[in-house]
Amino acid sequence: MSTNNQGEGGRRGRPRDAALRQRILAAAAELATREGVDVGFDRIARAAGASRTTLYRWWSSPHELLLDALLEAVQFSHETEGPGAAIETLRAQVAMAGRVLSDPVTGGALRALAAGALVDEDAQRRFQEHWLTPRRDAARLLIVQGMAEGSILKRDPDFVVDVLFAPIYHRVYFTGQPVDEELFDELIRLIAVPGQ
Amino acid sequence: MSTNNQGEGGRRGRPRDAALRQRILAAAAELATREGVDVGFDRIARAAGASRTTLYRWWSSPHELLLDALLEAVQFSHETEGPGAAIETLRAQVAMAGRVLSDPVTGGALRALAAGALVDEDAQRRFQEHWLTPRRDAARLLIVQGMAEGSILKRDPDFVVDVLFAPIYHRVYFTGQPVDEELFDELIRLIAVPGQ
Amino acid sequence: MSTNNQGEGGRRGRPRDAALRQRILAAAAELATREGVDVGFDRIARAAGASRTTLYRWWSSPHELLLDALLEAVQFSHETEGPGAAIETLRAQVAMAGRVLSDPVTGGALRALAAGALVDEDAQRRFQEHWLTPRRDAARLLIVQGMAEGSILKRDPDFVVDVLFAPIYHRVYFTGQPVDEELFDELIRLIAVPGQ
Amino acid sequence: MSTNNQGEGGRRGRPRDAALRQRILAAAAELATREGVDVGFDRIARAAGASRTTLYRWWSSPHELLLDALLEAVQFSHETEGPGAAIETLRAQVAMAGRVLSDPVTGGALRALAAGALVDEDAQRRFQEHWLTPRRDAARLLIVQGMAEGSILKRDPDFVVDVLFAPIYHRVYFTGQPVDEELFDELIRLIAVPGQ
DNA sequence: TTCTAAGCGAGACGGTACGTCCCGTCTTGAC
DNA sequence: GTCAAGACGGGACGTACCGTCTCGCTTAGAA
Repeated sequence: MSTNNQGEGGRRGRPRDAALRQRILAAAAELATREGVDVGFDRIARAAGASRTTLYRWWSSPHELLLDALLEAVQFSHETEGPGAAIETLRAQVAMAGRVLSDPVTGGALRALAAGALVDEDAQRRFQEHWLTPRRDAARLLIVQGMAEGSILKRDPDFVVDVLFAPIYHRVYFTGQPVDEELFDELIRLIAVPGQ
Repeated sequence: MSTNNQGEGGRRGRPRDAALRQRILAAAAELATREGVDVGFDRIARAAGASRTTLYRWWSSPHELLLDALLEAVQFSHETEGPGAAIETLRAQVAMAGRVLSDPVTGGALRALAAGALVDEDAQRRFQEHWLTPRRDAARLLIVQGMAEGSILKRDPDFVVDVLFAPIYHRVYFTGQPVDEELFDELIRLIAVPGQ
Repeated sequence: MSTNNQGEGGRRGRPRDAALRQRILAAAAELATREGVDVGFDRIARAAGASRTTLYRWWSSPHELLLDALLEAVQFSHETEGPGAAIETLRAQVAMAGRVLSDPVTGGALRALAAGALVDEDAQRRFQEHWLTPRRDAARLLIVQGMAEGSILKRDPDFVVDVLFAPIYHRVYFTGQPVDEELFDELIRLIAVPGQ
Repeated sequence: MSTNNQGEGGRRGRPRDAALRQRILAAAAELATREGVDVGFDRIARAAGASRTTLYRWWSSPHELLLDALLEAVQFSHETEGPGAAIETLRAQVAMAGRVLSDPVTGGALRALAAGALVDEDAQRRFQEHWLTPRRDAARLLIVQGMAEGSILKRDPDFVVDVLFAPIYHRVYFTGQPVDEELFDELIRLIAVPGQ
């Protein structure tokens, strides 16, 4: 991960080129979407007009780079307090997941990240830590809240998270079935307490 | 896919070496599990004591080879008639999926196949056609039957298939959570008509 | 060194491309002369229209390659019997050394080989073994013979070899002074028994 | 070459760090001897505890730096007047050359300088101008003097210089033969008028 | 038997990407 | 003005696979 140690005060050497960093992240996401999932430093560097050496200086693998790119692109809001009831905010999260996975820009990067996670153990750990876990945690909070409110079936919260999100990943990554509002509705309906 | 054109009768030249084919399939599955997902013809050939040329003659990519290896390893039974009710047979199918995904031998190959599907479009098509679709079809049949019997909630059958199987793939491929009998029970319970 | 194991009988795989080998050797010598001493596999491969991989298959360093190229270019004759007296044949050898060192084709390769020998210990050993020693041995033979005949001063033969050849290398490699017939005459005159 | 523009008086900015310069020169010579001939600014800087920028400020190549280092290390005495006859002083010069070339400290640097001269034209010019020519001039003076005295054979003085020094370089750089008092004696004996 | 088609191993070849190392230039802050 | 720190582009390195190709040997049914 690109450790951004420019924090406090006057660093000594030549300062890092921020614009270049942006160009690299953008090029990586763009390539993952357009050219396909198998992105290497070589092509990213060429596309960004940067030197391969520079990429190696800041990231130890294309997977790390793509993760950075994705995280900056989505600007995940950790707010879990929606205006309405817990189950409504939860539906919004589910829908957001579907949209990010389907989006031409973020979707390509995410698919590459998932493929990397399947291939490499470190990549899987990174993918979990920086992408999956934060989102699962946010969802779990709402689920527990919904259970307390009586609007969500009382099950293992982690299991409920799986039921809500796994089908979305599955459709986008493997079956190619539609990911639309109807799906989100059905998912929520499945874990909601009936007759509410 | 290994076009097995030995069908009818006396072909002219030297007959294909069946034992060799088995060694290759076994080596491929074994490598995918032990060495990791990124298997190439080179290493498979070396591990099987075969020549790279021979692999290229019969398969056009490691993905195809692995698919062959997997399909022969699992011997999928297309029987949908179980001894009991539809929902019981369905649970057996869900459990079987979980076991195949977790099994050290078949699990490795499957993970490699999934990774390939994420990377390459052709691979995704193959993976669907030969692995996912047959299993989804079998499950859908039982689901429709269960709905008619009144034991399964009336929803879009394809949606129910996703709910039952996607969490399993998700746990094995991404989150690493346990895939056990309890999970299978919860999955079935979620789509079963309550108070049955 | 390119081990040419095509000797006896029917080898199994695809046979080595002899023409390609020649193109590579020629390109290497040509580059060493024209572009300068610092030749790498990269540029040789490009110049020869070959793949870098192929060069690595046959030689483990540009130094080895250049040595091969040189040895095939000069076709050193190990004959020490000249038509005339020993000292005459010796003079011919001295002159030949001067010509090979000054020649635009062989000279470039030799300069590169010498530079390599100065930098790397293995290269120095190779350079001695395949270039210097054979030529020194041939000269020493004549020198001993000349001493017996009474035409050459009685000194340590190795010392005489140095005196005859070192000035030539020195002029070509370091001082840039002329290497001509006059020099050869003076060298021979210096080690000849006077009044002969 | 390190342009030493500290000559007269009050320069404006921070004065050059003389101790640092010494550390750099020492580190360069030491590295050339210990690590091998292929020395770059990078390693020299690290070894001297200096910044690469500083090296680039004062020298335009490692070759120049090494030349500086060598010239300061040997403190060549341009005195040609020895206590005895010309030929004795000449022998002392020959012996000195042998010692400098064999010395672990100066020898490494010299070998690197020679290698550089073989590779690069500018380096060769520098090597001649600052190393070879001054020494050759001093020797030539003595040789001419010796010829007038009748103690040295009447030949082209430059040729005699070659005969005296080239074998030494040749042995150290290429053949690895011993460079000892016996060799010096033989060299002098060869160009001396016999029966003196 | 001989002929001929196919299977198979061995290995050459061009090509692409990899991760590393060093180079030379540059931009900054501190002294 | 000197120096250290460090970013950056660039080039070559040696390695690992990839996909294609040209061979020779083997196996078997067909002529």
